[in-house]
Amino acid sequence: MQRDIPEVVIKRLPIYYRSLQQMAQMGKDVVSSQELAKSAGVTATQVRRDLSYFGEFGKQGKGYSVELLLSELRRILNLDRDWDVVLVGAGSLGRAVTRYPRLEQHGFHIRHVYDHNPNRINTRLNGLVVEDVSLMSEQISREGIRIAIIAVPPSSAQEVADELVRSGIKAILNYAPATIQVPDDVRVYDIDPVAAMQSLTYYLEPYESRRKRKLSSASDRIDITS
Amino acid sequence: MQRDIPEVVIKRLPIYYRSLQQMAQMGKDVVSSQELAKSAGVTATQVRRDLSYFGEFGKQGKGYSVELLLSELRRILNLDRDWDVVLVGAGSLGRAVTRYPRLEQHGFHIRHVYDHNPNRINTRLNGLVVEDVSLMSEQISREGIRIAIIAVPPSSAQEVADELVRSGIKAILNYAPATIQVPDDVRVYDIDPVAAMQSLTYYLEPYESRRKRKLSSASDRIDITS
DNA sequence: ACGTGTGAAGTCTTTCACAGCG
DNA sequence: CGCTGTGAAAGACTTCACACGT
Repeated sequence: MQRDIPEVVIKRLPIYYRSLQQMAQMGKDVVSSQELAKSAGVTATQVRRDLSYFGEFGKQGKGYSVELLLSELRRILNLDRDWDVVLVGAGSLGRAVTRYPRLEQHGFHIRHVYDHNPNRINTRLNGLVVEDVSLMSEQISREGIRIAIIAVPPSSAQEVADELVRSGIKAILNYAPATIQVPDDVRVYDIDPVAAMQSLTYYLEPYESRRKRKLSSASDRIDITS
Repeated sequence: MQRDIPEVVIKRLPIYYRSLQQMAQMGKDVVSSQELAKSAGVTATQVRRDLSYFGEFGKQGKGYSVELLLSELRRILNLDRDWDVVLVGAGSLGRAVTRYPRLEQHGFHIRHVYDHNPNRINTRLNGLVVEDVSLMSEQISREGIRIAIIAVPPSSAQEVADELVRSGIKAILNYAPATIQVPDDVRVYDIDPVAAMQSLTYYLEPYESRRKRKLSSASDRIDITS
């Protein structure tokens, strides 16, 4: 199995997978790179190039079999199996994660929820019991869990990450608004809604003129004062 | 003001901003590109290059003033002002968004929450009343709101996006696990935790040998059965 | 004809390496 | 001296354009 596929490609594959699942559900058998591209918001060449890193899955003049491509993407992304996950942090963010059903639906099973706060420990949470974070390391090692979700305040994110890494975690979904440092063999995916918003506002004009949406020359003579 | 700064640079600026805020809170006055890079998880050259798109903010031999850089980033990212936001979808995801205090703390005010489901309309939600989505378009236009958060099922994401765009929305934070098509002058930032997880599993070995973490020669003779 | 797979070209982004300033 | 800002080089990624198979 080849290494050194661009990371940006790996991030697009789940998007293709998502589009294909939707197509399969609508009964579509075959899809062209053009159609898949439109559905995934990229170019057709990009779809073909991305897939070509892994093999030749299409039929010339025809397109790609939706079922075949789904199965290849499952294999490439290691989605043929389910995955155990631990969640660190049972605050409002962590609780929201336990209530997000799509993770379970896609084979990501939250096996433990840890917190540090005695008021939260032993409370029930969507079928799970919040456990003391002091149990975390031993349980992760024993159960061979390799994926963690961090949902703690930024001030404790690094120490949590350190302990996760020591316990054998190799992939982290980080909701803490902080950059965490990990060894090269551990992957981190950061999700920070505030940072996302702040990159969006860059593209907005700073001052809006309220109640005055487009000042086209046609409306020059119209007074639009509220 | 210049256009055509790489998008990847724009996505890093909020991360620098976040690091700098933390430094300011710890009383740090001056920071080198090296230190900021470490804190943000990038290289020092990258920090300097990114900032150089916007001006010369550093002092040679010294570094960057934390306060100055924060203020420049606020200006660049249009964070000098607060922003009004609408949230579409009052399901569990939408409710989690209203309970996430960091948006408000960073000046993003959710002014309306819309839903389509009569059972949710008029319920209270963290100080907001869920409104009928049929009111959405008129309110967004009237109030000149330009940022929306989509938290609806994927099947309705596109039609919601279309209506948001017609109403004047220019930036969308999309939590729906679906790609939405918008005109060029509208920005979309997608957040899909399942897609994030699926890109992480690519890097994990597909089969784990439970209860046997590293088979180093040193521990060959030790029985590690629980 | 149609649509894939891919060399080659083009563009974008990162990194090197160092001049220059405080 | 230390650290910024930046040309130039390198590297990564995307797009063009078309040969080829069906």
